[in-house]
Amino acid sequence: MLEILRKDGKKRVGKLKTVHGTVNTPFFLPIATKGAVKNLSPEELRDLGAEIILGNTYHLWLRPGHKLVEKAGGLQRFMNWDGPVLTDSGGYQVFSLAGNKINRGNTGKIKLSEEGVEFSDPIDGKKNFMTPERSIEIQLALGSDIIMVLDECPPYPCSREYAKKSLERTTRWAARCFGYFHKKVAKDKKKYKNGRPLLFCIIQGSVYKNLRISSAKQLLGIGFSAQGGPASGWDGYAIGGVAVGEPREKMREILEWVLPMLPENRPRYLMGLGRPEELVFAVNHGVDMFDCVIPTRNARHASLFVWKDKKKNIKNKVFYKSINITNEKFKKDFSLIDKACKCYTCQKYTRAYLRHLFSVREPLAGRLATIHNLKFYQDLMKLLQKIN
RNA sequence: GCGGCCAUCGUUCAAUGGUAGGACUACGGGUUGUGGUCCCGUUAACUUGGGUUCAAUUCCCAAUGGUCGCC
Repeated sequence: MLEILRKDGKKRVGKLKTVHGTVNTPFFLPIATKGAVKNLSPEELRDLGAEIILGNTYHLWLRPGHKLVEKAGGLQRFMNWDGPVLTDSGGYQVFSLAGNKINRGNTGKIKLSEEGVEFSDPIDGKKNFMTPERSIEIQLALGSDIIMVLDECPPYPCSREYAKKSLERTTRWAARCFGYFHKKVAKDKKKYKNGRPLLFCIIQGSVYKNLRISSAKQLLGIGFSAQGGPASGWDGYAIGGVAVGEPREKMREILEWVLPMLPENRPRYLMGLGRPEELVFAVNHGVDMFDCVIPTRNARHASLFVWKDKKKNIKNKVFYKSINITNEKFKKDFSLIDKACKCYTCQKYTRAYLRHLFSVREPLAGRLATIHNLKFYQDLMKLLQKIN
């Protein structure tokens, strides 16, 4: 349940309660695929203002294994993160390991069937079979606070026929996840006596209006028709299958089609997004949660977000720019990265020094850049949590 | 001193009697539910002087520089 504190048009500001703590919405999840945000310690993440992070079911299942993480006391204790964790179901890997253009050069093979999906481990080539039930089982073992259903994220472009077939299977998988999740949670009353994890479904349907609407309708039907248990619908609704290469205008349309259909008091999660201006747009249309590799990956590749002015006025059409710190023009630039930023990097290090670190490939480069970019995103979310 | 081998982007290594290619560097761009320090693009070279040939970076001679061996 999302506690909505204030509203401004479609925009909502509130709090989301999870087993490992309450999170202010709207929020951004830094990505810790394999149990670590690349380059950062959990303490540093906390200092940047992060309240919740994302881990990945598929990766943690393969290494070190969900049983081991469970034995360690859950992912939070294993990695020394004392806040909530959302786990992605492994559904995205159906897409990202299939050799599409977003993930170039990947030679991984997958086999999709009604039962589930077969992946080959990109490291040792071993075959692994993921099903909706297994995904839930793994996420429960990991100690996840927010569990995602296994879905298929179809590529773009995608025919209407395939998108329909795919979304319908995603719906059937969601129903299986729902049933299995509530059965397991009901069974282990002791473990969940202080609250259970949240379970989110994922709306698909590619760029087709009637398919998106039908996906949402089908999923809205599942929660309430399930038998027994404490079920009362989904704990949250995710919009998946966006930012996979479709025209930018489409993402906006999809939000406009789907968001009005969703219950007010449940969080909405736009998966995999996005650029700063996309987050602003989506929050203003009623989205509460985001995750994206952009701030962390771009940081490792020397691309930094810089506020346009000290006031950080996100109402401005262009409120930031992104700079490539390896550009020659920064060679003798002894100014700080971003005067408007209060992060550790921006307090202490010059552009010229950071450029140097990147050009000689010192690991500190990626660290300092990651600290800054994540701080930029967290500051952006803080601004979005304000209502004037 | 004598003999052999070599000389090509900034570096390193190819190929070729007719438009000289890669890797690294440099420069610029990209990255949207993360395997990856990743991906894409641009700039950039035939040591010099003769000779053979329609045409030489390529074949021949010499110079210069380098390298290996011998004295």
